[in-house]
Amino acid sequence: MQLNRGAVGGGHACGTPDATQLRCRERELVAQLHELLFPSTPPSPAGGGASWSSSAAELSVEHCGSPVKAPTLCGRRRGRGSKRVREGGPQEEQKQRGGSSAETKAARGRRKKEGTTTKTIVTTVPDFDGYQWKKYGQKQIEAAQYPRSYYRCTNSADQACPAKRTVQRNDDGDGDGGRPPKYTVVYISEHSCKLTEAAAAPVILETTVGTKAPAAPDTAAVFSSSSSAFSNGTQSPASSDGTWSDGTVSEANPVPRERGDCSSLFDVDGDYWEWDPSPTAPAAALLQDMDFARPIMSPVHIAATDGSWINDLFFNESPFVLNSCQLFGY
DNA sequence: TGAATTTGACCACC
DNA sequence: GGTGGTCAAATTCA
Repeated sequence: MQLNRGAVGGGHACGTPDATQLRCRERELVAQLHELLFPSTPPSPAGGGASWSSSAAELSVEHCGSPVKAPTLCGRRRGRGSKRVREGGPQEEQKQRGGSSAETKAARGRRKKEGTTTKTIVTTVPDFDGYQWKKYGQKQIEAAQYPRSYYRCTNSADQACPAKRTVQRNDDGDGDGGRPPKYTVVYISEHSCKLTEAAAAPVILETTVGTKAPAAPDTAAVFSSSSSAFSNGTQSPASSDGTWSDGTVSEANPVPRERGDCSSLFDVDGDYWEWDPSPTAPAAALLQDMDFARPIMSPVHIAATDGSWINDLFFNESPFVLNSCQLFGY
């Protein structure tokens, strides 16, 4: 899929009017809906968090084919980089890197995380969180089947944004057998950067929150939406393990359709947010505004963290086309 | 040619 | 000493 960021005032590039406008409107509404469902999504002091929803109207998505797919799917998978062979050996390498500097040494290695806030989520599409990230490392973690990828905010350099994240594929996410692989994403520190127009995050994108409803233990809800290339269409963090996280639901990757208990408490890093299945007034208005008679074109799905799909969402025609009313159990 | 990614080494913490 | 987080040169691609 190719995603074009619609310039503000430049109109959406969603295609032709009518159906296209509806589609754009739907994305907007989905973003607003997410805001309503996850009101406590912490906005950054500089307003970075607003990207979770407010920029939805600025979004412009061009389908790379029907249906909508995650941005990374359409981008060609890159295979950049390989370990260089240095003639001078490790010592020469360190010399060239300036590794002998005490200050430089102090800046390396494990850092204390005092005063930093962390949030942990589980998601099937770790790329879509509304921010742009630059990968700066990957590490094979002990006792983990898949390597962990390290990202920092792309504004870390020019705006000294402290936000970082690590993405690690869960061992239980097999990626086949009908279930997309899941990833544990740890967000470290809050964004202090101010998103530029060019870098403005489109819609949400992906948030997975576990539930602690006793009746449906170990479950998670996943809200995701197509958006611009947060990672500039770059490689999935899980690329090195030979997998591709896209949240795609297909015939080979079907979504079970049994109904589950969607009323639950959402858990983000131990903090549970209550989700009242009976919509609030704004939510009700939003729901009324949305045309749920038709499938929406944004990926919204609910999954269980134990690997099973517990929701009752229908991907009516194809991946990322679902009947959104089922999100609310109506 | 610049940007993004890879990847082994380095370093701090436990 | 083991492990995880970071650095930065090398590599690749648009």
